[in-house]
Amino acid sequence: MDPRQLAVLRELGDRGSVTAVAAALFVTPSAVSQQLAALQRSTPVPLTERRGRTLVLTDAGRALAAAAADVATALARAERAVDEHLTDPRGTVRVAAFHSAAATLFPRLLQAGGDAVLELADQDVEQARFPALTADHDIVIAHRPDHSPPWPASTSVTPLLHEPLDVALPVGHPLAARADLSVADVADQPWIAVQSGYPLLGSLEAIAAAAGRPARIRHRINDFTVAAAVVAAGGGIALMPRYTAPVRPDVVLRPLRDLHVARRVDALVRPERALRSSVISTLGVVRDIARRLTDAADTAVTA
Amino acid sequence: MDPRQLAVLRELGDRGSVTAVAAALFVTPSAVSQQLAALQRSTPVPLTERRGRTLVLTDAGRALAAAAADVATALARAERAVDEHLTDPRGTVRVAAFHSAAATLFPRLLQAGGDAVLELADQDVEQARFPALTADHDIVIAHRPDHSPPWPASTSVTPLLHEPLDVALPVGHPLAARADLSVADVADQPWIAVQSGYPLLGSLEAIAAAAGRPARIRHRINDFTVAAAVVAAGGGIALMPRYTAPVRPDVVLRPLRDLHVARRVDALVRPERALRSSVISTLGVVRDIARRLTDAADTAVTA
DNA sequence: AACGTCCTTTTAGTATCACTTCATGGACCC
DNA sequence: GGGTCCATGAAGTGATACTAAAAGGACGTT
Repeated sequence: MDPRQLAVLRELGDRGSVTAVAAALFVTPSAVSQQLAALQRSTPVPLTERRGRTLVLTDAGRALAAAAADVATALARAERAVDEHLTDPRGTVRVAAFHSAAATLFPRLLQAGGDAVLELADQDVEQARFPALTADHDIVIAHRPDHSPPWPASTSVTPLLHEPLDVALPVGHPLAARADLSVADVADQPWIAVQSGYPLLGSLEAIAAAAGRPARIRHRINDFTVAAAVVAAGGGIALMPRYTAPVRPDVVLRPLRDLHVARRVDALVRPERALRSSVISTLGVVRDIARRLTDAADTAVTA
Repeated sequence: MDPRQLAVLRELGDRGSVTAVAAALFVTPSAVSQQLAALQRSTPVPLTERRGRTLVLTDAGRALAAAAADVATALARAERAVDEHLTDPRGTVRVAAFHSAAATLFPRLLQAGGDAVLELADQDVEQARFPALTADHDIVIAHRPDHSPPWPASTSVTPLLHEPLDVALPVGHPLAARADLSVADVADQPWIAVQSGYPLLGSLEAIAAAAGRPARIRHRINDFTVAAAVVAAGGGIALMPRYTAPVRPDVVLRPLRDLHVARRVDALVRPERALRSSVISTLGVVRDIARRLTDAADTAVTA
């Protein structure tokens, strides 16, 4: 069953003559006649009959023409299917974020609502593997240290946070009494670092480089909540992001005075996914949440 | 939007690789790849993406594939549309009959029921125009005198009645006292005939030919009910069909002894219409009604 | 690290098919 | 009985979907 032949048949039902159909479809009457003949070849009963000098549909022809209308509408819907997928504000948006960002952003994202249906996932992976996550998630919230190689050009990047990394100390620690710290202060401290390949490691290496000697890495803990607990227990000091670190009464953050260490938190989206309006709006919500997060923290510091 | 391309896309969603799709559709992977490329050309967003060494659908591709399923079902329905039209027992059947047959058959046909939806119409036309009525009616109940040219071969003919034509006389008429009549008895009577071209005229001409002299035609009345009333009023005698003539207490029918005049009542159906099961079953009902009509009349005569 | 396998894509060539043009055959109207 | 309109057939042309063959990547193995 060829949709074009069906369309010709339907048109014949509406217009009542081969010539009129030909005019409507911008072809010659001969073409229409041949299409009808081809359609007839695949049908055991006559679909058309001559009425005077014009050609009209038989009952069977009308039955088939009615089915042809359904075919045409289904095709039209297919034509629009991609566009509707792009513009549907209630579409499903899959968001992935590394642990600490997930802990901070996901609750606020769910509260902010929006029309999109959200599928959230936490994904803590090595820095190089963040872009690959965009295969399975519409929005990937990733992080990397300042001065590390930028995300590949194949992904669309939306900056969310530019977050200083402070030194986390237990409240009783001698350095905790100071307002800020220098590289020399922390260079020889026992450190709690992250697993090899994970983003914050680069920042710690920058500190070691500035100090001129390797850092004394005691533990390797990726999860900030766990790391903070180990800091509180006196297991060492650690780098922690200023805005998204877990808040504990027995751990304080102190900025580094003489070395700029910070990380960037970005939303990675494949360019084609960024065409979906539900993705765009969700991305906007995430960006707003991040902005408020920065503002609130800066206000608190200033106050 | 080409349904074949859509089918390939859908198949890719189900099977997950170009090679599998090619195997399912009995073509080479190259053909599949080219069809997908062609479909992609008409779409602004990627429909497929490489996952490892196979090709999978993107979200947009899945959206389009879902629409493609609807297209496929619509096409399948179109494929079956004609067949369903043929086999639907509840289809509409349009029946036309000349006046006297309509008066006799239509009430019985409606009572007999059947699943078909009936559209009844009375059509009294000249003999030659009965076949043309099959253009507008599925079943045309027509009549013609014996020995008249048969119906054209393009129509399928179902004999319903072979009905003798008797002479209708008013009860007080001298000839009404006899059990049967001869041509000589009636040749010189004043006749009530039908309009020129209508079937029963041929039978009256046969009587005139047998008598060797033209009939004395006083009136020309097509409707038997009207003709019977005129006979009763003494306006003349008339030929009337034995089974379907209107019954009046003041009119009697007497057979002709020495000349066989009769008419055939047939159901005319176009061969392609005779494929519809609703038409077939209705035709069967009509034939049964006609058979019972003949049996009942013959029994009454014998008794 | 190199190789082989599997999958996809590209290129070139071929066959099919829908179209146009031109010509023919009915049907209707004066 | 021409003249007109309509539908259809034959021949030729262009687009296109296919196959075959080769090339390019990704993965697993040795």
